[in-house]
Amino acid sequence: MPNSPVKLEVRRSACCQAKTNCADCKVRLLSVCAALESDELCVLEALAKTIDFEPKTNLFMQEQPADAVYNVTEGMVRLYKLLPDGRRQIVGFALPGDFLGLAMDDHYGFSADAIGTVTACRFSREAFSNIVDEKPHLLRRLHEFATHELHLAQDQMVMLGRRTAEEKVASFLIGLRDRWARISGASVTVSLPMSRQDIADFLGLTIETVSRTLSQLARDKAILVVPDGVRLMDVARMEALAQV
Amino acid sequence: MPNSPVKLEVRRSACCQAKTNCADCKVRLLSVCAALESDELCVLEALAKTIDFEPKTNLFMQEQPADAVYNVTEGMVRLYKLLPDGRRQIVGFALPGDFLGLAMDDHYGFSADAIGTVTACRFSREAFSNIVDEKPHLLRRLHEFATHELHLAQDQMVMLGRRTAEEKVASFLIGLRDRWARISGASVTVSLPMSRQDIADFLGLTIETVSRTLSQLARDKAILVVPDGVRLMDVARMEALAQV
DNA sequence: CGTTGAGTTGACCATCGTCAACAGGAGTGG
DNA sequence: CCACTCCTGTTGACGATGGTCAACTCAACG
Repeated sequence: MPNSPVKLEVRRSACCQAKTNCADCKVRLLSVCAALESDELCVLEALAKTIDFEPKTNLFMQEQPADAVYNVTEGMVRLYKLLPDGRRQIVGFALPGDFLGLAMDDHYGFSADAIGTVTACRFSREAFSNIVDEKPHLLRRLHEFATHELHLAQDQMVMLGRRTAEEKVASFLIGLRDRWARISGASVTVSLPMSRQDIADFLGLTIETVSRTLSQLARDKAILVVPDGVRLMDVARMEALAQV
Repeated sequence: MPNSPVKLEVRRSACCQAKTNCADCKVRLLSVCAALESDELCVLEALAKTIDFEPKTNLFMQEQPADAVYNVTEGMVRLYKLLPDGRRQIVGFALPGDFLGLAMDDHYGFSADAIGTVTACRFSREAFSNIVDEKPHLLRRLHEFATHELHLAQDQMVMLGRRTAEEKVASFLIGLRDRWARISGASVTVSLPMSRQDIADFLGLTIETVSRTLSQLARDKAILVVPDGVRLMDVARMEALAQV
């Protein structure tokens, strides 16, 4: 069941490196940085470089030496692993506040692409590692994040292994709604900046099945497909299908 | 010098809390405890209780208050999540050296059952948490473990989402062979103490498909099904199917 | 306007699930 | 020792879910 091989545009981002201002950071309290006092924040701030990534550009590739970690502040990043024959599994979507650099040792364990325009704080791995050694509470925060990721990963296993296409799609939409809620407040409209192919590769389905399932849910008046997203019409029905 | 495996197999009855002797622990260097110096080990040793679990007994249940963490020293534990309607997804098998207590906050994120007889070191969560607060390098070690778990979880997502039944089974066998190798040395015979149902629930398949796939691999002379395990006959073929 | 790429829909099909029968081993009791 | 049940695992027949292939629409863009 080979999936359409992913063609990887290796566009270099126009690395605009602005002065970072953590105090004004919109996602600070959601991110790993929440562990830090304001004086410590200055230390981190000195190490951070704010980088904008253009849509469809690559942050890093699986198997590359992991020389940097990132804290996403704006936009959405797809994280994925490729099989030798081109089949792709998206292991997660990173949203503002998410930290990239947990599931890696010397080399990145997955690839990461900006979906739309993405802004992220970049830290050299070495510098970040040093500061973590000096601040146990930052390490603790990092560990909390890793633990949370592990939770999500295990929920995703249940999703991939034991749920039907309809349940997968509903669960995906509800899950994304809840994650957006933490960032920009509750809403019945779920923004879907990623392509159908991305959704399919996240849910272990094909693009056709995702499309058909969304159409069916729309026909059943459970959702309304709108440009770049869906509006949840029958929230109870969708939550029942998603039943975590 | 570190590895003088003690051959004394002492079978204790269920819930018999014996004196723990970390210095002799067969899996110490594989486990989180490897982070500790011998004097620190004594502190941990005082907190640990060695517990034996009879086959098919439960270590803890999903949603229960997480009042203890465990370090498996012998046997195999299945970790699983249940959906309300009874569908089950096994999120992992814990082997000697594995630590249970990463993917949890106040409540366990999954259930855990002993498959055969299991021996584990039990720590009260509070006491363990306190010692972690005092020993940053133990926290680091814990974080390394979490990171490793996350890696495995992401590989499992690729497995569940993008591999065929044959690839899943081959990958499972090769993966288990490699994990056993760390513990008891390399071998072409892979011990399978878990049931077919467990394998199915780990791979997102049914018991029938697992059975059929094993039979087919045996017919192809890639494996030989033996009591409580399989012998890998065509290792190259199996590794090709498993292609990580 | 033609081209391209994303998304939708339909027809068909294969992989894997469902249902059912059967085999073999362990335990029990006569 | 056999008869019986129970349990796990295997195998076969059949079917459904979701994949494959292809045609089509539509918007963006030259």
